[in-house]
Amino acid sequence: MFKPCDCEHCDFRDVVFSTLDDESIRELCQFKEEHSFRKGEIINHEGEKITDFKYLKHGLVKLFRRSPNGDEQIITITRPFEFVSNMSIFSGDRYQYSVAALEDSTVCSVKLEFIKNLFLKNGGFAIGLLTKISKINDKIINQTLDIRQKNLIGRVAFVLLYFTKEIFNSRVFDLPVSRKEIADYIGMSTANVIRTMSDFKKEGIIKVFGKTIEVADIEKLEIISKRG
Amino acid sequence: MFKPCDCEHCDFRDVVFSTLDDESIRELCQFKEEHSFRKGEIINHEGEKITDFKYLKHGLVKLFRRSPNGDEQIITITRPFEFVSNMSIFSGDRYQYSVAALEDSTVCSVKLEFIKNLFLKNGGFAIGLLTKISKINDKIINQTLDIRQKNLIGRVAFVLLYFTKEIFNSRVFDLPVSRKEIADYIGMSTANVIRTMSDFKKEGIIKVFGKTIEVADIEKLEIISKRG
DNA sequence: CGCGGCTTTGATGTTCATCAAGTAAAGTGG
DNA sequence: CCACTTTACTTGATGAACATCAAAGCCGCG
Repeated sequence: MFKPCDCEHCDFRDVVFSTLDDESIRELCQFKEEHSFRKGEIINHEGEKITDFKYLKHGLVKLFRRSPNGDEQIITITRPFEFVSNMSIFSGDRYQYSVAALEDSTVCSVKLEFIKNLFLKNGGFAIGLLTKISKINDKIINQTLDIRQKNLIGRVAFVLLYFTKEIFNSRVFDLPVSRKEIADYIGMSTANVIRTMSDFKKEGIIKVFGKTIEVADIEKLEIISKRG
Repeated sequence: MFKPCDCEHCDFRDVVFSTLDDESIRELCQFKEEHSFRKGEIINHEGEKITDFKYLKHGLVKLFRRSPNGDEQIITITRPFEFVSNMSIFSGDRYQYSVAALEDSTVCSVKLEFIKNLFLKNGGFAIGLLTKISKINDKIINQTLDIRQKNLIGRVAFVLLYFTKEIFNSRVFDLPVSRKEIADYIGMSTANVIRTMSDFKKEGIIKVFGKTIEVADIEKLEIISKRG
């Protein structure tokens, strides 16, 4: 699973490693591993011991946990650069949440110890990483609160807009999740998610071809999401 | 609003400043200010510019935001040492959330620049603070997900248990929030929060004397909260 | 080609918000 | 300190929103 050392030109360098000089980057490169995950595979498992600092280089993942009742709750769905490892890496020694690949993904991982040593040597790096993690957390909390305050159709509209604008940046896309996963994301029943999407389809707001979705009337979707 | 310099023996020192030597602590002490807030006063206001790193030394606060529709959403209610400033201080230059005192509270504040300089000088401090912030965020996210997955009576039971166990550590306490605030916290209507509490009262699970609550049957409350 | 999982739709009942109207409590100004 | 005003609390009745259940269609995969 190793790859030639190309960290110096990695896109991720600008995201959290911008304060590292070339020497540190080369050192990082020796310690890092790159792993590929197929769609559906688990990247981190809730409860497992944390040994590495991981970041998504390519792909799409969902962050989720199992609720006390055993059903899945999706915390967020995210692309590279928005997602730095699993937040819980600094709060305890075990993962609080699971991460799974929704599309084929590649993940870079570095021993957590190495990152902590960088902290000691390079305060600028520490500030950068703290900023990044804070932003991600704020985004998750805001998203959760936004969803909570909407009704069913508002929530479905929100998810469709999220895929359109944040994830795919396109009005046509292949849904990377099942209907049930959407339900787990927005805290609704699967049947009602499907029903609402059928309604949107009947009203001409979206077009559905199997897993492929086309957002036909994005303005109306925005209105529904806001008013929801 | 200044106080004599006693930072060396402050309880908070163990929480995030444990890695600072006495000299840094004395320096911190010169820069810090201590402010008192009466019950009901706003400590931080959503949207305001962030200049200070603040931590709650004494009291009880709520962290909240105004939803797009204008109604209040309470993110969490917390005591000192669990709450380090407002999380958003590192993610942007303006507060994402407001903080208000639920009881008379005292807050210490230090210029954010001073903290950032400490980061550069002291990596251990950086790790410590990052750990603390991560834990707080994880707690908030977990709490939010826990609440989401419960029904009305489960949520009310959860809040009562939260006050009993986490906030007051006592089965008898004065509710520091209005019924409406509980509703804003758990995402329910005020009328139904009141109704549910009346039901608990009728069933002998709690006793209510004005603002004072006594949890009479904590086991039953636990069961309701879990099953909810 | 048949089995199992995901999806769809309808029917039904529960849960919960909303509205309304009344009561208690807490400020407020004279 | 009392009358007045306002805000918080309470309860019931009603309807809307949503979950659940059930049955059937679809699709991929062995």
